[in-house]
Amino acid sequence: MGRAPCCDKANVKKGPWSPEEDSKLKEYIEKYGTGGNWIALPQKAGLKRCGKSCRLRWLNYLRPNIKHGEFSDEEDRIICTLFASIGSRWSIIAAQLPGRTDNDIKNYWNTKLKKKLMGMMLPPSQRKPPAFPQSSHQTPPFQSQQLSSSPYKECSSFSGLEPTNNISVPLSFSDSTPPFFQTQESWVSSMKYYPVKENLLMFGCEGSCSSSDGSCTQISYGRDVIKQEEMGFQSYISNGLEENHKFMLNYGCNGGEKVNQQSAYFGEIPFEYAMEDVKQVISSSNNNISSSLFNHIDDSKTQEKVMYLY
DNA sequence: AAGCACAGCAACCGCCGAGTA
DNA sequence: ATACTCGGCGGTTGCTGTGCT
Repeated sequence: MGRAPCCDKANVKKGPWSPEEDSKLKEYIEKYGTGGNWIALPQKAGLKRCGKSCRLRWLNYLRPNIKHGEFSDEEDRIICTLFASIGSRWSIIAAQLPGRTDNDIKNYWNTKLKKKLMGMMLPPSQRKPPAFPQSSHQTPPFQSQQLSSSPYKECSSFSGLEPTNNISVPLSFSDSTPPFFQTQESWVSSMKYYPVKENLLMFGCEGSCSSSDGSCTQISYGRDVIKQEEMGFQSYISNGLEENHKFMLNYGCNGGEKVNQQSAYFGEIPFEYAMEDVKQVISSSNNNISSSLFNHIDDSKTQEKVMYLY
C-alpha cells in the first residue's frame, strides 16, 4: 500500500501564488496561527492549496523578517564555511543566517556560490573572469608566487575568508595531493575531499550515483548531469610542471544513504550532531572563521521557527 | 527584431523521522 | 508493535527575465 497523499491533488491549485492567496494565508496565520496543522490550514483559510504548499509559501516568503536580495560577503563566508564542514544541510546553514531561508541559500549556492567555487578551483590559466561584483580582497599569505600573480585573486569575493587551519580532512594533503589545492583559498583547501578513482578527488560529500556498485558513469549535479568522462580533466601548474588531475566538487549528498555517507565522510562531525557540536567542531578547528561566524549566531532562527509554528 | 541560451528563483516532489492512535 | 499522519528537508523542475547572437 502506498503512502496516502497529503492532499487531494486533483483539487488543489499549483503554481505561483497570487497576491490574493498570499494575503489570505498571511491574514489567517497572523490571526489564528498555523494551529499546528498545515494540512488542515488551507481549507480553514479558504485556500485551494496543499498544506505543504502553504507551509512553504509562509516559511520562504510571507513570514516576517525574511531577508531578500543580495547576500553579503559575510553571508557568503558563513555559507561556504558551513558547507565545507557539514555539506548540504541547508536548514542548518539557514539557521545561522537570520532572515535567510534554506531555499534561498540552496538556490544561492546552486546558482552562484557553486560556480564561484568551481571557478576558484580551476587553474589560473583556465579561469574565466568572475561574474560577481568585486569586493574588498585580501591575498592569503600562503599563496604561491604563481597564484599571487594571477589576476583572478583580485576578483575573489571570498576575500573575507581568513587563512585558517584545516578542518579535519579525511585524507591529509600529501605528495599525491595536487599542490593547486594547497595554495588556493584556505577555505577551499579546508574542504573535505577523498579519492574516487586514481587522480580523481571529490570534494564535499559523495556524489549521487545511480548504481550501487560504483560503476555508474553519471553523477548528478542538480540539473547538470556530468558524465565521468566529461568531468573536468583539469591541469594545474605546479613547480613548473604541468600535471593532470581530475577533480570534482560535490555539493550534494545521496539521500538514500545519508547517514552512512555523512557519518563516514565527516568523520569528526557525526551526522546526528547537535548544533552545539557543530559549533564546537568548527570553533576548535577553524578559529578565525568560527569566532566571527558564531558570535552573532544564536538560536534566533530556531526561535523564529518555533514562533511561527505556534 | 527574433530566436536562443542561460541564470535566477519559486515551487513541487518524494523521502524520512517523530509523534500518535 | 504496527500503521498512519504530519512536518521538515533536500533535490529537482519549470517558469520568467535577461543577455547574446
